[in-house]
Amino acid sequence: MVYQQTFKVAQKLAKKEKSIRWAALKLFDEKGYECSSIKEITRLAGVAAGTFYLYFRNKEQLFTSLIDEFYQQMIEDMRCRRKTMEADAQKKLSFSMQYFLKLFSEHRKLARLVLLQSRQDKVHRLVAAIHDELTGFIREDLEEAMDQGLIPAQDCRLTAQAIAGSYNQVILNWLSSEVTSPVEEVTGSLLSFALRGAGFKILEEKSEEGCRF
Amino acid sequence: MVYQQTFKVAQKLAKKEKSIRWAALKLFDEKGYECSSIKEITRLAGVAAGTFYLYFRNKEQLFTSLIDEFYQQMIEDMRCRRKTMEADAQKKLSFSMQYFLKLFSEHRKLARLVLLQSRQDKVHRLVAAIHDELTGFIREDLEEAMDQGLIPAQDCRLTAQAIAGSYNQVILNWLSSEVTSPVEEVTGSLLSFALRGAGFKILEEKSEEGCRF
Amino acid sequence: MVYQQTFKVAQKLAKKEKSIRWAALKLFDEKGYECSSIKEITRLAGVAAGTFYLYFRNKEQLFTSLIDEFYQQMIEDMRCRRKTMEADAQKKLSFSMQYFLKLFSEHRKLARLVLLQSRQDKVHRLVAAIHDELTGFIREDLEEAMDQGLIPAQDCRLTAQAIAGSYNQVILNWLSSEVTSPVEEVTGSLLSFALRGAGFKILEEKSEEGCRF
Amino acid sequence: MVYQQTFKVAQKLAKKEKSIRWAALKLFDEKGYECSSIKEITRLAGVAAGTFYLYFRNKEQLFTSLIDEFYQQMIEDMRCRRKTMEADAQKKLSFSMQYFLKLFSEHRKLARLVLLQSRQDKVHRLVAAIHDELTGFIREDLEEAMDQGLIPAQDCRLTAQAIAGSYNQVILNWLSSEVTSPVEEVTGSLLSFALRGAGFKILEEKSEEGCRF
DNA sequence: CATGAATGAGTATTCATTCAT
DNA sequence: GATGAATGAATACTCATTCAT
Repeated sequence: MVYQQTFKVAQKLAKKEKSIRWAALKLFDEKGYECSSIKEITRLAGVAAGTFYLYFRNKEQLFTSLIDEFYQQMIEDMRCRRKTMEADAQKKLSFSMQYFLKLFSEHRKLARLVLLQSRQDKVHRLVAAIHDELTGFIREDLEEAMDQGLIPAQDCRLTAQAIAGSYNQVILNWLSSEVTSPVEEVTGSLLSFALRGAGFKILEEKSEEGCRF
Repeated sequence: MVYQQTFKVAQKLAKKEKSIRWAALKLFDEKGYECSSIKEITRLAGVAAGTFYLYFRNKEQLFTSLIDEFYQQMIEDMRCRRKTMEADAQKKLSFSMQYFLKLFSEHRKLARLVLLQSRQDKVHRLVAAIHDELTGFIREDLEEAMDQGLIPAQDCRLTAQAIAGSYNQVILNWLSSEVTSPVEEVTGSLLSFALRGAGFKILEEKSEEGCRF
Repeated sequence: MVYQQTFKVAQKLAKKEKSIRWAALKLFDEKGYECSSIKEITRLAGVAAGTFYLYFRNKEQLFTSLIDEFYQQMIEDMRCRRKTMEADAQKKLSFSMQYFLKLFSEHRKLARLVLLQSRQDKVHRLVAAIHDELTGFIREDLEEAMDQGLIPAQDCRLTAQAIAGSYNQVILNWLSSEVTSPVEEVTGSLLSFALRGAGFKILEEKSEEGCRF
Repeated sequence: MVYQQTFKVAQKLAKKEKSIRWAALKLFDEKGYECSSIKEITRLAGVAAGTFYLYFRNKEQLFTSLIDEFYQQMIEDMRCRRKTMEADAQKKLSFSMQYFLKLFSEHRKLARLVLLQSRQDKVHRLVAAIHDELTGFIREDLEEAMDQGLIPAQDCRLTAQAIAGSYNQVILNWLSSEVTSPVEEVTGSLLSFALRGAGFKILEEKSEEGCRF
């Protein structure tokens, strides 16, 4: 009985925190970090203003927490998969990018949050770090490919940035457009663009394989 | 004696407005639009708070004015040059992108302002319009190239977004890095990436010609 | 434990709202609506500036609320009494005017507020509506009296305005004078003036009956 | 020549001051004293903001000056006429009231200004004094009439207030109504109301004579 | 745990007034 | 005299955060 009670309480707790996260995500996405107030978030979450501070230290930490929940584990997951992957650089790159696309399309609001959040808000550092991390993956693959002579000599850091930028831009537009065309339509073209841009020789642009999550 | 707005006076006024613009640009760049207050801007500019409203209707109009000063004329200039240009699509594309890079590198803060501005701030519409306009140029060139068989069949809107995205990202990183390496270093690689990505066959990556402003 | 709004808490809240109302009434009365600032009101009420907005939407709504509290219910009450009254026009008129006087003398500040409020302030519409309503009552009685041949043919709208004007003026002066002579002294004379002015034949000016509230 | 120049200058001066007075009167009438800004007044007057302070010490003095220009001389004029008048109390009262009506109808804006201006604005003292003065005239006549047995014993101060109040109210409504019916229509009824109210026995309500200004 | 009333520093903006030209 | 740019205190209102209940 004691156990049950504890469990119930824990559930209720989790529920309250979750509803705050949900409300915050919705508002951050709609109005941006700076323009969303705690009061509005808590009202939308159906809790009192004071309750917020039981779960989060302040607005900034809530944002951090939102991003972390999604990204940190994603990055971890990705790092893991990549490590255990036996594939050439091109395949790895393709995998990473398709993995992103998949995730983003499944977490539209969070994705938009990261992609859109101004690097000028008080909160920008975290977002910047994530962008760097992801760009880092791409860069690693590019360097490997370059070492193997698969792509011409180039500044891989720059190319990685270019690829990341093109991804962000296209995905953002896709996420923001009301008409939600299937991701797959986008995936192929974007991948081709990135690989060609990096200098890979693409014989057949079939990229169905390697896309299993 | 009737008040005669002498040259001297006019100059003083212009100087004052300029100092406000300068202060605003600096703060917007450092802290973002939403987080910069009129008081701080005017303090940095060395004028009283009320003085601000002699030169600008409100904060939003100041932002608009800052952007317009730079972008509107740039777009106009660009549209003009492109019209009078006798060149194939690839050359035109190269020209446009190099033109951007040049301009951006000469107006670092303004460039950062446009590239970084959150699409969630109250002010985002203007910035979005500019992005669209610029992406439009790229798309036109791509479509022309596609019609001429220079690049494979593709969704030019998407490719244009990808190119714009890669540009923004790279330039932003370059603008934000303390070590200001010469633009030229960046130009070549980035251009190659974009052209290759779009599917152009690049025989020799020399792009010195056509880069005269 | 869930926050239980106890009776004690509710009482405290009510007290706080009341102290704001009291302070506002005092200041509006002394300096007028436009010249009373929220800061001053809250300082006088002994609460923080922000607290004001927990109880009122803004300054205008506070004013409206102050007036409404008093007038709306008064007008309603009056309409009700008059409806259930079996009396000739003169009695009804007498009753209405004495009723006013009684109320005004019991709510000096509120009465002054309504009588003095500039018709040019942003807030004048409400006050104007009340004046119209009250004048309307008088007019109805006059028209009834005219139909019954109790008073000579005349423009009842104009006479009603004249009566209302004389009332407002006299009451205002009485309210504003430091020496608070008993209302009754005023009542009789004023009523006689109005009735005679309208053309009633007054045999005996006794008006004791019908003055029970 | 010197004289002429001085004259011209004086004229120009007068013109500038006059245009400020005109603009102020218009704005005070439309938006009230508190809500009219110096800037707006000067803009409407077609002069610079600083110019205002060459002619008036501040906003308050401008108001005072506007009122004075009209009222003080009016009161003086009236006092004069009444002194040299050989007539009974009723005639004098009739004369005074018709005189007012005439003046008011010829200076609608100024009249509205005095009648409407809140006694709560910073400027109320002056207006109050004027009201008192005018009420004083009525009171004098009433006391004379009472002494002569023309009207029953009564509190003449109170009756004077009532009469003044009825006048103000009716005139204000007349001034404010868009449809400007002739004053004469109002004059007769209002006068009858006042005289009857005071207790005069009116045999014939003809009041044409004695209305020469 | 949960509440929501209370706070007061902060925001953009206005305005009467001054003063160098 | 006349100008209008400059000022800075004042305004209504917002908001993250605290704390007694």
